[in-house]
Amino acid sequence: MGVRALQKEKTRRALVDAAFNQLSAERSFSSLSLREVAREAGIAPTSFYRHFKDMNELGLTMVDEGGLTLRQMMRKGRQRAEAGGSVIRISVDTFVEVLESNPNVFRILLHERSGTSAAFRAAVAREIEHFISELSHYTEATAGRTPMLARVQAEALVTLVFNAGASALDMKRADRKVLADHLVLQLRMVAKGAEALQHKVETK
Amino acid sequence: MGVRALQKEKTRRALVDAAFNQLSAERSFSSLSLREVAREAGIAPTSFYRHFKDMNELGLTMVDEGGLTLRQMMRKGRQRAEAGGSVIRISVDTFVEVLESNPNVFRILLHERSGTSAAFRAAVAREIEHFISELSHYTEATAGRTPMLARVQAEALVTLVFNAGASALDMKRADRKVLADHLVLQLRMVAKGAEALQHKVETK
DNA sequence: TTATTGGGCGTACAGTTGTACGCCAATTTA
DNA sequence: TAAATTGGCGTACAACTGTACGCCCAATAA
Repeated sequence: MGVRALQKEKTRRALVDAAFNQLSAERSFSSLSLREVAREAGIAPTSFYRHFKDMNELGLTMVDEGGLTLRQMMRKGRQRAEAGGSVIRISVDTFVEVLESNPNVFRILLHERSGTSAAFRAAVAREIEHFISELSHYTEATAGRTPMLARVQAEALVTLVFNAGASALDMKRADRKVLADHLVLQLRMVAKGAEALQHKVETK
Repeated sequence: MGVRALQKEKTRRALVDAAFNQLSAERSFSSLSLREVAREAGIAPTSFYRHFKDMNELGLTMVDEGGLTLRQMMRKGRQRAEAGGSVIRISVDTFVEVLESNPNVFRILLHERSGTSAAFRAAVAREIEHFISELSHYTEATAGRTPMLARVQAEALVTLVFNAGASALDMKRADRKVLADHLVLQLRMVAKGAEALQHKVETK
């Protein structure tokens, strides 16, 4: 890759990173202005256009990138689980770790999931769909669940996890522990309940 | 009440209604400007201050009002359930009805729950807490659940319902039916699972 | 070597925002 | 009746926004 393309990539990264860094509990992506991001990245406002058509395009890039990051980390966690131990417990712990090390990645997904741009909502939905689908297959395979029940169960699990993540963002470490315990209980409820419903169908 | 106070109340309502009416899938409260709301309400921008300190105060009013509306409607639904039939099914149906007749009330709660203002998040959390608490007591009383388990269970139920509501906002009627069915299944899973967990504790 | 490309910049402009200030007129109070 | 209160308005201003346009110059292509 030429010197030129390399420098371009570097600036592009600076923009993405600048945007991520400006996110916080008090600052959502949609509240960032093009000029702010450019300023933080150390380039002129008009230079922004050399990399993205508009802020929307930047945001979608961030969602995709964030979703990928999240999935990679969760996959690593699942590998850890295969070494033995409760899948649920280990997955929750992994999730909490991810949350703590990448709060802003999680923020943009969380916020734009119910945001005002249809494109954003669709992008986040796609990322979440990845999670549901992976989990659904996993449950089908290991618990012998009906495809339909597996799907509904996976949706419930992912919903509960994401939602807990949202609450966790505002908390301190101690409260997060309690939350994690509650979450584990809730996930177990769903798992047990799904099992019960399955038996009911089978014996009918 | 004097003529004066009456007129004031009327304008105040006009402001709140104007704000609610401007909400949509593409427009969140935080994206509304004071001037827009004033324009829609038919008053001068500066007159806004005769009624609210700033947009934040308007928003909090809307959250409180919206939460109240929601709770009242759900309570009516629960009364309907007492006449017989599945509590879960009837509650879900009620919820869907509420959603369809007051989408914007639901929107502001949903969006500001993960919004950028701590005050808003707290206000929404308070409203949701009402739901959880009511439901938790209900489950304790009718299913004889442990307070702690009842609480965790209620949290899960409310989370699932709210989340389904969020997805439903974007859908057409037919898809909403499917969603409602899934939701009912998920709620049953949690109920069954909670029961199972309770027995486990009791027989130990 | 010369010509082309393209990332970055500065200037410029029109639009929108929140809000300070002062006035008016009608209701309310004294 | 006279005085005080108050909801509503218009004007004004500084801050900020997105983005069109044209220039520069270093990397690349011919």
